[in-house]
Amino acid sequence: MIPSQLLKGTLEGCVLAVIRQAPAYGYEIAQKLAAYGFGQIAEGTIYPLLLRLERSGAVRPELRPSALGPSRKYYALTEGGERALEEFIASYSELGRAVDRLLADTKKEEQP
Amino acid sequence: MIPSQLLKGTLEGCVLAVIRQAPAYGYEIAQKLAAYGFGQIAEGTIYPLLLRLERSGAVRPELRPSALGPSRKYYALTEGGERALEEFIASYSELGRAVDRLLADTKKEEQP
DNA sequence: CTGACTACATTGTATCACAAAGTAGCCCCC
DNA sequence: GGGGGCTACTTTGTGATACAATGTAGTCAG
Repeated sequence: MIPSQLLKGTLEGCVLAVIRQAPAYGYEIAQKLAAYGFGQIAEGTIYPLLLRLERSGAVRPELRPSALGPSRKYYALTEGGERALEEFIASYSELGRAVDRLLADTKKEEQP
Repeated sequence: MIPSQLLKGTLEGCVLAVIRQAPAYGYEIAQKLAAYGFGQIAEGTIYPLLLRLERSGAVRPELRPSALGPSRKYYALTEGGERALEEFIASYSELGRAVDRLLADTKKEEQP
């Protein structure tokens, strides 16, 4: 299990990445994230996040009726969303490199 | 610059890692993190974090006078802190693998 | 017509990074 | 000897965000 604090900030970029693969709706995004190994993301997390992305102009919603169940709200990435995704990837790898350097030094001290 | 939301949760584990290398005090930890590429961590971040770790039993404080400036509060890792660090490393790499899988799939769609 | 599954929305809560302000010791330099 | 600068810790308040809980509503199987 990944603690929720570690997901903070990461989740937003990952949702953008999923949407970039193909326009998707909330319920579907949560399932895809679970399949990628993020664990079961709560609905109370995914829908407010999508509304924030919509309000910030990173995604554009489009309602489509569903054959089974209620209508789905598909989200597509905008140009602003593309930029936000690129920035997320850059920040995340910068952080990853810093953590890797730190942990490499931390392990070395074990076996002198 | 790494956005502060991405640091959430990560910072706690990284502070444990720094302390594991050698007992350290707040001001020193912030400087080491900056050297590793985390950016300048605010004092309003580092000291409350250390107090939380102290209260949770992950670190043990020890006051030592300083030759230049006020006394320093050195923190050493406890057994509980070692376990917390191991759990952080496991969670962080689990998250990293999930993000890597997702981003790998996301890029592939670009060049069919 | 009851239950199960899909699908979206809203409200409230806990956690955490950070800014800001305060306190205090030591040093250098004019 | 007093002001400026650096070290060092503490406290208070704020904003962002993951999540639990709850509610609404559509479809379909039995």
